[in-house]
Amino acid sequence: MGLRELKRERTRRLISDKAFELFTDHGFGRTTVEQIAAAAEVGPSTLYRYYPTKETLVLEFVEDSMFGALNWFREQPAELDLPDGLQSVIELVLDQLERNPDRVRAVYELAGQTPSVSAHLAEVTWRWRNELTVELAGRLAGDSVEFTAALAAGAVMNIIEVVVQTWVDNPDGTEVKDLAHEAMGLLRGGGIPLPTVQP
Amino acid sequence: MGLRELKRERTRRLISDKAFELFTDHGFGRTTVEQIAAAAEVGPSTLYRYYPTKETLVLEFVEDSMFGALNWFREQPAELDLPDGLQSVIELVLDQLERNPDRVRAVYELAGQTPSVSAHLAEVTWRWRNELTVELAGRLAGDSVEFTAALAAGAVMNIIEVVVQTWVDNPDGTEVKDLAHEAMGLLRGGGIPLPTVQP
DNA sequence: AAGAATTTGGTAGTAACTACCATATGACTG
DNA sequence: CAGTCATATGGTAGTTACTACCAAATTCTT
Repeated sequence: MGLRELKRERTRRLISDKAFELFTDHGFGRTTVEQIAAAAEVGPSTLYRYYPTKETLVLEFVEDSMFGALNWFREQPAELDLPDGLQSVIELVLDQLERNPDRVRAVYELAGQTPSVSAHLAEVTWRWRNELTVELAGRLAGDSVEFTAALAAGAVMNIIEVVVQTWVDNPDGTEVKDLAHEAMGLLRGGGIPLPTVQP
Repeated sequence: MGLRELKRERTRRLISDKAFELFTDHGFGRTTVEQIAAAAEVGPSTLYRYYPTKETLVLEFVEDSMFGALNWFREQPAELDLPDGLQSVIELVLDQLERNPDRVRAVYELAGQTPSVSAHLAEVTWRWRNELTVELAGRLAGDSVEFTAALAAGAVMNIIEVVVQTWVDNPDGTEVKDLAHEAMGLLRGGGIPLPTVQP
């Protein structure tokens, strides 16, 4: 790897880290892009080359985790058993997110406080689900392939979101693995049941 | 109703209509707020009092449709059968959206072209699902109520999104009612099944 | 070491949005 | 009906995210 790529990765990381520092200290809205650039000792112009919007600064890690798993799925052979494959996708995303729990918590913290952040977070998951739908549809046969694929992709997305949300909301609660296992059991058992138990 | 409220509703509608006209004609990004204000013959300052962001101009109708159904659900008695209630919620949202098919199509058109619109659309559905989760959790008993409620709310949201998406994507395809019926059958039959049919 | 390719930082400009104030308009009271 | 109060409007000034563009600096190639 040349010096060029090395420096690129270094400044990219530097910008991202400084941004998170400022965001968590003073809030997303009260931090300007110029302040981030100054803290990372680069020009605002350079910052924008790495991160086209302020929100991408927050969401890079989550986006990478999710699309990394999606790309793995894309590379699997066509004969892959779909339930197995989708289960692996869920596990991959969660594993990836667990590599940096503080960052994930910080992202959800910021999303809870700032509408534009939660909007972009929602957009990332929305885009991810759409791309998973396309990939799934390509691996299916039969009638109304798009429809079925969209429902399944939505179910997968749903499980990931609920597990992450539960995990983030109570830090000392159940382990992610257990939550994922429970949700996955429901998924493989035929889907997500409607609740019938009422007080 | 006094003259004041009447005028308020009238200008609100005027602004919204002019905005949609400009958005569909020239695109979301190529329309400025000042142009919309000028077309509606109000000051930009007034426009911002009705619509805090440019995106709310696009999403008002969808948001109202969705949260209208949610509010109906909130007003139901505690003894309401949940599967029935959730099915009604889905039907209500779809009925409401079908009252203005052109607008719905336009919204999804704009969302497809403009990231910030799709982000805010995703945020609306995300917030809706969260609030449905809270309402559902309050009506459930047993263990891990939050978890179950979140999964169920996600499943409901998922069905709505897939039906609307399918409806928007192929204008001359199946009727919304039929799509909803099919999806609802899956939901009531135990959930959303993972696809197993492969080529 | 010279030249090519890429990265950087700065400048100028656009447009969304906020805070604030003076004016106008509909609503209520004697 | 006149006067007053509450609310809606429009304008001004300013902040900030983001874009387009160019000259200088840095890295890569030969």
